[in-house]
Amino acid sequence: MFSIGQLSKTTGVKVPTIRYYEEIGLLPQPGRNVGNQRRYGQDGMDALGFIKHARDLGFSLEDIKSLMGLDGHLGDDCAEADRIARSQLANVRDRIRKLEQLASELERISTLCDGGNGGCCKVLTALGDHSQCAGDHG
Amino acid sequence: MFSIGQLSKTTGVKVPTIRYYEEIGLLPQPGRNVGNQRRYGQDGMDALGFIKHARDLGFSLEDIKSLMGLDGHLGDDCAEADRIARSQLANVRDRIRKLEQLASELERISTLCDGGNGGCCKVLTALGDHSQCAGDHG
DNA sequence: TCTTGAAGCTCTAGTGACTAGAGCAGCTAC
DNA sequence: GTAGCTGCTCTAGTCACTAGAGCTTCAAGA
Repeated sequence: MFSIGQLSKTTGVKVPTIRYYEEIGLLPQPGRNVGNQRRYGQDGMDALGFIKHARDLGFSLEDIKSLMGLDGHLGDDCAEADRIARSQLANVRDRIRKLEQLASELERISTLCDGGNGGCCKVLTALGDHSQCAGDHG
Repeated sequence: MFSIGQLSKTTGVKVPTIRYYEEIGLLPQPGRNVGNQRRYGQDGMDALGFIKHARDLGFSLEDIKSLMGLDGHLGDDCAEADRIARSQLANVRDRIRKLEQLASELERISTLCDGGNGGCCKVLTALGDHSQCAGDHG
């Protein structure tokens, strides 16, 4: 049996966050001891580990809810889990593409100024004027 | 003189968002006509264009507030504007690096499943177990 | 047994950057 | 005049937490 603090330390998820996950129905309500403190078993630990890992991979809590719902009848809805994972991958790839455009734009803007104070400020001008941009960010 | 709707159409910023920017003091309060409707001049249009472009480039409203404050004494604080732009660039590069790790991890997970329903579901298993991961995402 | 301090509890409210909706008033074109 | 679009203010909701108040419980040491 683990306390919420032990769970937190082991998984790296903060205590208020664990309580929040419980509140929104993502984590099942654990049992309580006589003093009304939460006591978790290995299943609680595993569930939180799953959530943590999926969050680190960028899945939304909504996605994770679907994935965990599926977990009850594993293998059955493998197609659905796969679909969610693939859509998340597409999502990540899209974000990378957009961020790369941003980076090159910011790079261009940054090179306009040498950081001196000689009244150069093309940085601000460039920020104000999209028409100077090469790409189609945003 | 532009109405809020015209401003919105021209800049691509939604009407409630424009009002929100005004509320938090990012956009100066425009004049009103007799019917209490907002009326903007070219300066309002330019300011909103600046905000839109900077938002598209991923700057926070807090950053934009600093940049616009600087705009009053342009050239003077070029170093500060440059600093903010460069820090934003570093930020974006860092996000790209992290997302690339995520993508490769998701790719690995996705290949575990062919999308069939033959009880394979290694996708869910992989999501639950960080130790299977190659990289150090998150 | 008592005390101390860490850890736990519930509840409310705040974050950033909007978004949605209610219930009105004004504006424009026919 | 009237229809319907646009505008107004205000409140509340979104996501994924985070912070704080004010209390109780637990574990370890004296």
